[in-house]
Amino acid sequence: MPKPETLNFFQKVYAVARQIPYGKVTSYGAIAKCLGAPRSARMVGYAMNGASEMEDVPAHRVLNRNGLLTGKHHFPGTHLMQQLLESEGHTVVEDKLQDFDKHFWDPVEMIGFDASTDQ
DNA sequence: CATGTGACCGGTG
DNA sequence: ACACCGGCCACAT
Repeated sequence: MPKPETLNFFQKVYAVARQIPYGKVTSYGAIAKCLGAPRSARMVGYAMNGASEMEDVPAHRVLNRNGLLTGKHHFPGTHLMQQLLESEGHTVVEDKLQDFDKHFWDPVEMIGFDASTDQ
């Protein structure tokens, strides 16, 4: 089992992802930035690896900065992730979300503080 | 303990 | 526009 601090990091990721409202999407970088680790977007994705089994965490609403469904391979089924997004009123073409920036949801705005110390 | 891998991001050429 | 590179943190072997 992971260390407590590690769980804390993961929990932070899950906590933010859980806040993603229906019909909205965000990126790994945005979440990472919100956690205070703007360069650790990879970890966010890694955390999402376990999140795919967590119904509390809508991992299908988390895409990369290009709006690509990079993590669809980790979802059960073939195009489940895409179908889920389309089901929420989005449009996905070739594993890419259309109007990504339009439906983009910034966690920082909800948290109300940018933990990014990257100056 | 060291090395490799990973659902990534941003900058530079 | 595309390709390459460095950085970041945690986990697996």
